[in-house]
Amino acid sequence: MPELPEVETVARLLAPRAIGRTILGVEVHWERTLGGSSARDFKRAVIGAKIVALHRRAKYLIFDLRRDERPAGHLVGHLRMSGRMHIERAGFEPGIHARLALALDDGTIFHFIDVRKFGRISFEADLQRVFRRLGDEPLEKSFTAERLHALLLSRKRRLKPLLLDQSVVAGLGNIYVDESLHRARLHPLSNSGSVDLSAARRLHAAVQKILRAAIDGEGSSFDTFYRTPEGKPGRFQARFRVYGREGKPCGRCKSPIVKFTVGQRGTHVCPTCQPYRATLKPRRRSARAKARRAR
DNA sequence: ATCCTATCCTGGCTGC
DNA sequence: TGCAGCCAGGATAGGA
Repeated sequence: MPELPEVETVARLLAPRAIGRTILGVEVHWERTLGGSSARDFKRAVIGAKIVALHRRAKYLIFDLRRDERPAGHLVGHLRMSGRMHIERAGFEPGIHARLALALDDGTIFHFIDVRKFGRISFEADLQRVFRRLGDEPLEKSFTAERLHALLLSRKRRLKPLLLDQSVVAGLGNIYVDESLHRARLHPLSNSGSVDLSAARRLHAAVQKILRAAIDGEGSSFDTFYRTPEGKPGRFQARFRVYGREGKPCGRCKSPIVKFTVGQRGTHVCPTCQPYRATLKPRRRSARAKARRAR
């Protein structure tokens, strides 16, 4: 599923074809793609606007628009489970899952294709409306191990649901959380409030290393959904150590990977490398326990 | 504050 | 071969 590395890949590969283009026409095949606005309003907002920048925030793609050299809002895209974006020459056949097409001024056409119809491309005059709920970007300089540690301590939640919460850390999804927790040797059910600084450092390093490697590999494609704007699968799935590897040997210790559900998400764990302890930080021994030990 | 469930969707898979 | 039923999954809303 598209997470930060996949969205980053789409942004990078789409940018050279999108930036500088003016939108000349719009075809809406599935109106709900527009996230609530009508096709009529959407067309009015974007036709004649020029795409001047394309960037990523969390799992969102943002196309900055200008009209008469003045800022004119943004197209905000989210691929959710199965969305794809392509910019192709006229004549390209986008298939039955095409949801939205934008005709560009160089004769190419931007296609949004989405089997499961959860993806969205909306027009937003103000980005704050969408972005105010988003937490830290995990690859930004300001996202340090100490910062992550503070975030973990500020909540009392299980590690995995916390890392999936976009208002805490923005951009991680099911795959990269499972891979990161495994690399950091942390159990997804561990209490976030009990993670000590050294564990937070391991997790921080794991998240950044895995995200960077996945961006290098142009994302992960383990099913038919995610493809780059060039139509190619990603390559990082070859380096999964736990995700989708139930019953197969752990990449580190060869124990069979176990799958179970956490917060309604399929969750993959090496029971040897990621032992479950409800509390990670050793509890201060009570005076009574100390006395017992001393005897 | 946190957790849990339902919702949105479809294609692919399982089992009969 | 066909068909019913279940499942995956990101984000969000609402209830416990």
